[in-house]
Amino acid sequence: MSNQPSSEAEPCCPPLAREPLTSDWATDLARMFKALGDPVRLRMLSIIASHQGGESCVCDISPAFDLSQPTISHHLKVLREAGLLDCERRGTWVYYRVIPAALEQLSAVLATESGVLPGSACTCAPAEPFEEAVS
Amino acid sequence: MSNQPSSEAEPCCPPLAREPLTSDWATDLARMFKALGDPVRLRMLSIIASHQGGESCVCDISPAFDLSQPTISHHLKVLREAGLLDCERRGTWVYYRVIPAALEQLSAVLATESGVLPGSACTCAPAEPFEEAVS
DNA sequence: CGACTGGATTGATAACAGTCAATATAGACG
DNA sequence: CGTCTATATTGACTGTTATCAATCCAGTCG
Repeated sequence: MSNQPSSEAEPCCPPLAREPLTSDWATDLARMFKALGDPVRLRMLSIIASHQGGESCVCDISPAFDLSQPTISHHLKVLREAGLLDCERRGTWVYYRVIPAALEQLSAVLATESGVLPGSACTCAPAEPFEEAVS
Repeated sequence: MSNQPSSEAEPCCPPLAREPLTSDWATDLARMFKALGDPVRLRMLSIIASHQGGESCVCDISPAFDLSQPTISHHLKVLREAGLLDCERRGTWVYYRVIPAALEQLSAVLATESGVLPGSACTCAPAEPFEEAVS
């Protein structure tokens, strides 16, 4: 189930505008963008990302939404399966945090030539392998 | 119908991770991300963006997909209504081109602190009104 | 152990999105 | 004007998604 996008297959993240995306690459990216294509999930991601420590417990997220607990859980799962979030259980609580490399990848793909520093070939960092340190 | 996102309402594009998105802002962004959440549309965008002159005729796009003509048209419409594409009729043909400011906006929103140049407050350019100068 | 709390999973339902065939529209051209 | 080409729109169908109530699972704490 956990479809960690094997982003390592790609040499780097070519901006969308450099050359037509391959079908596979587009599918991979679309999965992530689709996860972002919901106001609730975008806000969740933002809440988590902006929370101090870069992570937050579900109980910190839920109150921001007028949705049932299963629905909250569902959206978090979608973000997780898209490879945008990571979670870790700590006692009774589950903490979520964003995967910076994923956001950075998407950001880089959307960067237009004009927005990129002139001359720079690619803005995506060398994908520092954020440690899998899950308990 | 053309829901040009009144991006001018926002002072700038705060990265997702700076502070929780407002509900309105999230709705606006989600509409754009949702449009990107389909492999076909992502490829279309890429084809158009990477085409010389930054624009391309529908007849240049269609052959890349094994889809019916109405479906192609539908996807282009979705991208257009999301504010990502612009189109112009020239004779018998319709030319599409990306709206760089829109992509740039999304890119900036996703930029993580770590990816942003340290100290820089915001990566989104002051939305320079890219000139309509189509050759 | 047994109750309690935080969170995930399941199952059902209603809304939505992707696709196509058929049809319509807009401009070019004879 | 009539026809042809390129694209858009409509309508129908199907698969997917968002949501909730009910239930389950994992830790915690008496």
